[in-house]
Amino acid sequence: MSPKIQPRVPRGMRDILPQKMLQRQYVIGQVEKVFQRFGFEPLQTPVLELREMLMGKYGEDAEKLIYDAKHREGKEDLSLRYDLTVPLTRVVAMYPELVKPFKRYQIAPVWRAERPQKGRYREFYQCDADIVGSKSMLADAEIVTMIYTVLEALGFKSFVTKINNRKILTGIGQYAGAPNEMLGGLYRSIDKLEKIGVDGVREEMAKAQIPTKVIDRIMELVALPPNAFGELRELMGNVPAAMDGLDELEQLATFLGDSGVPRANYQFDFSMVRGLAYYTGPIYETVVTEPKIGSLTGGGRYDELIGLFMNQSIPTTGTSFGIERIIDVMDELAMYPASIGKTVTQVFVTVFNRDLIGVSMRVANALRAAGINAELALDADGLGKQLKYAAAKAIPFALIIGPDENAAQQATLRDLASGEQTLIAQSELANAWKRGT
RNA sequence: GUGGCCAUAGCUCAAUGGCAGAGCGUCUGACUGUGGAUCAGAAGGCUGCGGGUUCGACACCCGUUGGCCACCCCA
Repeated sequence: MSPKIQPRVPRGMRDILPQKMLQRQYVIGQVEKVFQRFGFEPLQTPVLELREMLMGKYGEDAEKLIYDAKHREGKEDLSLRYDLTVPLTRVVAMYPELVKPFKRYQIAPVWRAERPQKGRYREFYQCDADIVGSKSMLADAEIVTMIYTVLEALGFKSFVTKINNRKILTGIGQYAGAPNEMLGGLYRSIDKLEKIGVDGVREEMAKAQIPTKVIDRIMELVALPPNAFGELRELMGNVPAAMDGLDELEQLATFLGDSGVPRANYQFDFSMVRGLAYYTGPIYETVVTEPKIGSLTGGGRYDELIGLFMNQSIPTTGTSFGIERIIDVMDELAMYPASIGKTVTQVFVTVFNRDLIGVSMRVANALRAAGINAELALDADGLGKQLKYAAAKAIPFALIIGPDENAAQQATLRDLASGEQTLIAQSELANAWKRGT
C-alpha cells in the first residue's frame, strides 16, 4: 500500500458537515424567501469566468485576490469568480432581451485569496440581489428595505444599514482640494472614522503627507453627525458632484420614510466608504452592533459597470449578504429557532429481528409515502444499540415492532426525549403524525 | 501582503531536557424487548511536517504547513 496522504482542505476553505448544513439551509432559505417576496428571480452562472471578464472591474488591490484556474492544456485563461456582481453584468450584456428592470438573485460561492480569519474565508457564499435597469432611488429604497426584511426575518435586532453616496465622497475630495492620486488612501482613512476616531484619522492622513489644510476641510465634513443633510449641503453648496449625491440620498430618505423600515435600522453616514471601484451612486453597508464581526451586507449602485461589456450602460443597484458572517453571528448568539433540529429524520424504525425486517420496512415505506422522514435500521442489532444510535443522531422518535406488537398489527412509538411510549395501530401511524405527534 | 500567539488521543487540556498522561467521548461487558444513570474493562499517539542542538527533545533552535489574533482589505 502506498503511504497515506494527510487528508486536508485548502487554506481558508472548509467542509460543512450535516448538522451545520441544516443551519445553513435554514438561513439561505429565509434569505431566498425574502428575495422572492420582493420579486427577484434566481440566476446561476459558472464558477469560472474568462479572466478578462473579471479584470479591470474591482480595482488593483482586489484584483490581486482573484484565483486563476486555467487547465494545463486549456486555451482559455480562466479565473474563479470574485463576486456575483460582475457575472451578473456579463449576463445582462449577453442577453439584451431580458426584460428590464431585471431583478435577479444569486446565492453561490465566490473565491478570494485573502488571509483567512474568523468570519473570513477564501471560499464563501454570497447572496446577491440586484435591480438592473432602473435609475430610480425607489430601486435603492427597495434594496435597503429588503436588507431590513431579510435580517429581521433571521431574528436580528441591533443592526444598522449605513448609507452614503459615492458622489458625495467624490465631492468631499474635490471640496477639500485633494489630488486624485491621494483619493483612494483618503477614503480608506475616512472609513476608519468609527474605529480610530477623529484624531486617529487625522493622524493617518498626516502620515500620508496630506496637507493639513485638506485634512481640516475633510474632517469638517466627515465629522458631521449622521443624517446631517442640511449642514453638508451648506458646506458643499458649490460642489456639483456632492449636490447630486445629496439629492439622491434625500430622495432615498423620503422613500425610506414610507417604507416601514424602522428609523433605528438605517443611517446616512457620510464617512462610510466601500472599496470596490465600480460604485457610482448610493452605497450601503450593514453592521451588527452586538458581536463585532465586520459588515453583514455590502452593496450599492453601479450605473457604469455594464457599460464595460456593451456600448450602452444600464443603471443598476443591489446588495450582497455575507452569509458566512451572518451564520457566525447567529451561532454566537444562538439565533436558530428550535425547529431547526440536528437531523432531518423524524422517526427511526427499528428492526426487531431478521424475521421482522419486512414488517419494519413496510412500516418505514408507508411513513415515507405519507411524507414523513423515516430512517430504517440497517442491522437487526439489539434494540439497545439501535435506540442508542437514534438518540446519538438526535432523532426525536423511534418505532419498535416486536413479535407482540406485530401480532396485534401495532407498533410502539417511543419519544426519545421523554422515554414515553404509546401503542399505535400500524395502519394509523401516518395519521398519528399528521395529528401532531 | 506585514507582525504576533498557537499546534500533544475523536474533543478539552497536562507532562523541570529523562518511561506521553487525565477528563470527556468511543467500544465491550454487568443488562439476550429499550438509549441516557452507575460499575468493570478495552481500544485509541511517528507529540502538524522537515531539519538541527543533545548521551537523551513533546519541551531548546531553524525552516515549513495549518489555525487564531492585529494590521491591510473585506462578506
